[in-house]
Amino acid sequence: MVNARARTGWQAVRDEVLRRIETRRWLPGMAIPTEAELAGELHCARTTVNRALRELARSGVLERRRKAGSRVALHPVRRAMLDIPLLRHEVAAIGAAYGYRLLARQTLPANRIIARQLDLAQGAPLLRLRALHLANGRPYVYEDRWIDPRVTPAATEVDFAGISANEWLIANAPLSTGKLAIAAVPAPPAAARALGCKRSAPLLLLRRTTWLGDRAVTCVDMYYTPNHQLQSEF
Amino acid sequence: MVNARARTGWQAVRDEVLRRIETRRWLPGMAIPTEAELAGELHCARTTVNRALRELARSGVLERRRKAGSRVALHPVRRAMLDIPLLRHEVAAIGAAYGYRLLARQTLPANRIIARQLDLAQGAPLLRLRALHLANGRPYVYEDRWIDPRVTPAATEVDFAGISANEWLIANAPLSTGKLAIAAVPAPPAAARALGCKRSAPLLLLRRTTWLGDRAVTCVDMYYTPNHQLQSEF
DNA sequence: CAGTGGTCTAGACCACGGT
DNA sequence: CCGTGGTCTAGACCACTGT
Repeated sequence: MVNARARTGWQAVRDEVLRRIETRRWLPGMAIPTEAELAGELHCARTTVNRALRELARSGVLERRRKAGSRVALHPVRRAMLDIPLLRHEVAAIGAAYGYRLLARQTLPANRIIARQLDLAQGAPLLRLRALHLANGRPYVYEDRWIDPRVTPAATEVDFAGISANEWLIANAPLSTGKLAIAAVPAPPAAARALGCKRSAPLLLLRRTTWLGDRAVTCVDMYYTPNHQLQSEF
Repeated sequence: MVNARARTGWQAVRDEVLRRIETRRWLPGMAIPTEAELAGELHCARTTVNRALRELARSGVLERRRKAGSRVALHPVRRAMLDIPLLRHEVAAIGAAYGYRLLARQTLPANRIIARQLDLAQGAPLLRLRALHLANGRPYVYEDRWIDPRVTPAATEVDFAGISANEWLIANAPLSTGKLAIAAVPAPPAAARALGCKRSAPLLLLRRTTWLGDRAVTCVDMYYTPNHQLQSEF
C-alpha cells in the first residue's frame, strides 16, 4: 500500500519534501526553499531537486512560479489518472473472454445533436455503428458510434463485423486528441435491449470525442453494464 | 485546439516523434531509434531526447524497456487526467455561488460495509457526516462521509457546520493517497431527499477512500445532482 | 555479456515575472 | 533589475534485461 521511501536520487528528494509536508513542518501556502538551497542542504545537484519538485508540481502538491519560488499548494487539486484501455484488454484484465458483435452499420446524415458534438454541418453524411462488447459471452458495453468518413475515408470500406471500430481506428488512423465526458444516465431503449437490463436502469456512460488536428474523427457513447465501476488511484 | 509545434528543446523532440507517428513513418509496435541515435540525428544531447521520450511514455504513446529500446505503443492506453478540485472551487468555476449545509453528524460503530472499505474492525467508532453542497442555493452534491477519529483525533472536536469535512481535512490532516471509484447508481432515499430528485434517479457517484500511510482516514460518497457530467481531456 | 534506458552531476544560459 | 525556475549540455555510472 505505502511506497517505500527512496534513499537516493530524485525520488529521495521528492519523499523528503513530502515528509516535511506530512509532518506539517511545511504548511499549505508556505514558501519552501529554492532549488539551490535544497540542493545544498540535501547534498545533490540542483537538477535533481528540479526533477523532484517538478514531479510534485505535476501531481498538484506544489505550486511553482519563476521568481516567486515554490509553495505548498494551498488547495491541492487532487488528480486521478483514468486509464482508458481497449475493451478487449479491459475484459481480459478481469479474467474474462472478450467478445464483440456488430449490431448495426448505416450511413446517415448528421442530426443536430451529433453535428454539434463533432462541430460539423448538420446533414453531413456520417457512418453510424452500434455494437456490443461481451465478457464471457455476457453483455459488457453497448457502443453507439459516429464516424466522419471524410476524415478517415478508408472506414467506408470496412464492415466492422470482425473488428471493433476502436481497434480499427487505433491501427489505421493517426494519433489524436480527445475529450471524455462521464455521466450517469437512464438506459436508453437500445442500450437496455442490448445489455439485457431494464429501461432507465442507471448506466455509466462514457462519451469520447476524438479529434485529428481540428477535425473530429469520431464520437462514441459507451454504456457500461449496470453496477460497473471505474477505478483509479490518486 | 492544436498545440503549436515547438522549434527547440525537448518539446521539439517530442513533437518530431509525434509527427513521425502521425505520418505513419513509425507504425504501432515498431521499434524507434535509440536515444543516442535520435540525439545524433536531431543534434541535441541524449538527456534532451530522454526527457522527450519519457514524457511520451508517460502519456502512453511509447513503451520503453531497458535493453529492448522504445517502441510505438501497439495499443496506446489512453489516459485521462481527472481533476478533483474542492467543491467550492468546482462550483465557483461554473460561475455559481457556493454553499454548504451540514445535515447530520453522529458517532457510530462501523458497520460491515464501511469497515471493509476502510479496512478496520467492525464496530470501531466512526464519525459519520451527511452534508449538502449548493450552487446558487440549489443542491449540487450530497455527501455521505465516514471519518476514523483515531487517525485524525482533532476531528472529534469539530462540528463541521461551518466548514466542510474535505476542506477541514485538507487544512488539518497531512497529505495522503487515495482511491477513487466512479459509478452510476439509483439515488438512495437520503440523497434523493437532499438533492430534490426522484428516488432511483440515475446519479453519478464518486467514492473516495483516503489513506494516511497504511491507515484509512476517511471514506466519502459524493452523489452529484442528476445530469451532471465529469469532463476531461486526453 | 552487452546494449539500452535511467539517472546524477556541474556548469551554463535563458525566460519569466516580482519588485 | 535580478532572483527563481526551466532547460540544455557533455560526460559518467548504474540497473535492468534480452540474447
